[in-house]
Amino acid sequence: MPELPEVETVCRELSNKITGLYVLNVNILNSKLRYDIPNKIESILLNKKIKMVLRRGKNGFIVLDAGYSLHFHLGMTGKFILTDKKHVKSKHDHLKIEFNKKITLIYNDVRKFGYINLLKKPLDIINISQIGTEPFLLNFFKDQLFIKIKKTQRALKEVLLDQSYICGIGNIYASEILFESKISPFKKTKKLKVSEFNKLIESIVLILDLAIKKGGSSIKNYKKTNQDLGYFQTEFKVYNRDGQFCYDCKNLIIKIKQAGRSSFYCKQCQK
DNA sequence: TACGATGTTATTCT
DNA sequence: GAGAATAACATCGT
Repeated sequence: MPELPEVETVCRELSNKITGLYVLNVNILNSKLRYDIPNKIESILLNKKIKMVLRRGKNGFIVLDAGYSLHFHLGMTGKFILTDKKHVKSKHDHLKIEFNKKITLIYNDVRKFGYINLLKKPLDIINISQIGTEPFLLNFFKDQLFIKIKKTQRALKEVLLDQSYICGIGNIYASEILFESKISPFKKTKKLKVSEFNKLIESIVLILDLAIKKGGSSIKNYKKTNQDLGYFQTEFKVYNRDGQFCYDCKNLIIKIKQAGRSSFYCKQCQK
């Protein structure tokens, strides 16, 4: 479920509900994720206060006292569940943190591609793995990004998925953004005109912003009911719509493979 | 029943 | 070094 808008939604909700709380109990239920959950968090987090929750790209950070942060990535299927009732353990639970005010936080991850790690210094947040520009700061870093994408031979769709250029865009929103900007997923970034590049940046901000507004509700819903509703899917214009009519030109949406991943686009609208 | 596909990304290859 | 393929895992649809 998680691209930037979903991670943002999760972080906002966590921020609203656990900021200011104290950790009373930590239980690693299944440490096996992309990286093992470090055992020491069971003792280190005890009695620490949650100061804030931040997002960078698709990464989240639960910031605690004494410079510690829990860095999490949701992978493909990672979910947080917040409850004020007794939690009934379910199949793919990995971590349980109990706070004061009877609040319990569970991390659940079916495919185990996500991870939870402990950072010891605040600055570690900034230094995570050569991460690229935040989409909502693109207007400030446009010029350097333009120079950077001129240096690669790769197709735009692949570059959008590469977190070291721009962070936070995943496979669904990449297709949506390309449709919005009317650029073909095959277009080499090297050949992008300034006008196309500007339109692309505009579309990135527009789509992600809209998704945060729309996506939030479905995820909240999910958390309360604990049923997997997935994305707010009704808004997609091309993703998963192969064989259906383009909303703009009525031609058929096509599905193709790029770098092992599906791309959806309209051949007529996107050049 | 079996196989391919699924929102991600680190690692291994050419 | 760049770019492409692969692997990690569980579930669902064809």
